[in-house]
Amino acid sequence: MRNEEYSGWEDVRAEALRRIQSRAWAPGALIPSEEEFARELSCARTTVNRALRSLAEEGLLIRKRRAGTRVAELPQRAAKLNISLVAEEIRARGASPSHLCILQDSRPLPSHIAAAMSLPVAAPLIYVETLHLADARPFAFETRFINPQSVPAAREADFASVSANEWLLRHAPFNHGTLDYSARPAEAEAAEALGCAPQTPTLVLDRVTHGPEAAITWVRMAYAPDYHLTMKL
Amino acid sequence: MRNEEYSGWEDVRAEALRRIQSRAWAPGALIPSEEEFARELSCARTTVNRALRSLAEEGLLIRKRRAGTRVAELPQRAAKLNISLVAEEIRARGASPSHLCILQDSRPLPSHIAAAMSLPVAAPLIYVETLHLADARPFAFETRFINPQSVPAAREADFASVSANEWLLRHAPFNHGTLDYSARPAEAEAAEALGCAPQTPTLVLDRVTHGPEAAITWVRMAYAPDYHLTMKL
DNA sequence: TGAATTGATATGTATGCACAAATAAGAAGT
DNA sequence: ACTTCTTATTTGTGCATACATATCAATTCA
Repeated sequence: MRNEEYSGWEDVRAEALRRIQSRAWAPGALIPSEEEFARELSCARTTVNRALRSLAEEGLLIRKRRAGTRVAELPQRAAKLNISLVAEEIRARGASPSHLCILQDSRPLPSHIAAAMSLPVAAPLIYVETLHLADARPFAFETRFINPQSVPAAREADFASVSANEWLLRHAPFNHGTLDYSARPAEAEAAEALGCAPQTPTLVLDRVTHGPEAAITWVRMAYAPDYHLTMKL
Repeated sequence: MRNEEYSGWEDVRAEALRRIQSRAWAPGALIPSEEEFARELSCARTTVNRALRSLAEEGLLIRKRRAGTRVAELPQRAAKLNISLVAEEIRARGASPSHLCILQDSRPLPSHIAAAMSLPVAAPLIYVETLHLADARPFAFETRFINPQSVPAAREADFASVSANEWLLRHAPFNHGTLDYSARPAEAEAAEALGCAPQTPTLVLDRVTHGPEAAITWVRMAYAPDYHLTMKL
């Protein structure tokens, strides 16, 4: 360990970050090559590589073979959104989660949802309505279609004890999916469940998740009017 | 290269992912140690480490020293949200971005915003109202406070040509910040700018960004009623 | 019995080396 | 001028090795 200060890749990363934020390395400018920087900090090139790769993954650096590494002109940092489980989200807010399975049956798919799921309208899907509560206060009203072709076991599932949300994550983890947030006036059913006036603006999340072959589920979460979706940047 | 199939860490990663998704490695179960797995695939432990680390970063694996690596019980994948620049967002939707700087002055900070920015109410901040357009149609109405303490150059800036959004990203990149989405009835001014009826539900984003010392800016974006925030999962 | 120590084990990381891959820039040929 | 080929440079990755670090588990000691 020749240099006490830059022994690990996280130290190298921190030093590079310092130079970026202090503008010692200007936006758009070429920074020293891995080899040079390694020599300067008396560490191995591998270590520098690890550090710079980490910064590149966060969008602060742009790296190209032969062309070198540049500081991103418009450092855009991505916010991470992790809301796969409503119950977790409620717990994270310091409240105690619970849910009521209001209704569970089987019905044909409305055409606009069929399109979102890339499924034919023909076969009926499992339909579930759930009210999520935080400390016994309405938190979100969930309407969901489940494709039994993708998850046969869902026919026999009982979503009163375990929410459909969690049940599906455990039994049919998805490969990919899409999220869609919008602001919409509360529909009659949702308004009643959430205890607010109809037409009250609510934040609505539509989520479709897909398994290896076909869509697993479509879900719409209508959040209570005071809901805020917050993220760190 | 003894084994054609598992030469690189991405191949190792793919194989591990296959075993997770096929449930050959059950949720919650311990998977082989790096050494074992490396032996099985005839590659170096470093390579396996790289692959498994990548899966762990995505939340599919839980790794602990001495305790080994387990498949996450509830594989939760995070959606990435990248909306630092309105203009980019509009372009990504296939439209042509433009903006109108409606008003630019200096005024005292409302107390609830002061709280969000962790600033005293006393000193007046720069205030800017902007309408963002996509193909000449209203896209979002922006109200913004800028802290001249953090960005002195903002006093002389002209936000008619370059939007405050982009100007700030170029001149005062932030260290961290918070995002807050909610659904709110359109306020009179926003409704007029967006060309919709007052009280129409709109998706509203409140964003605070901080520099190394103090807050840089607070901005509220009220999106047009047909706006959808979409992400991949 | 219970707390502290010790050892074993899996992951985390640093290093030197080699080679692969991408590509910018220059050289050569038309 | 224009295309094609070559070369050099930079990042990307693999491997063997060594040691660091966290932590589970057994053992020792009070």
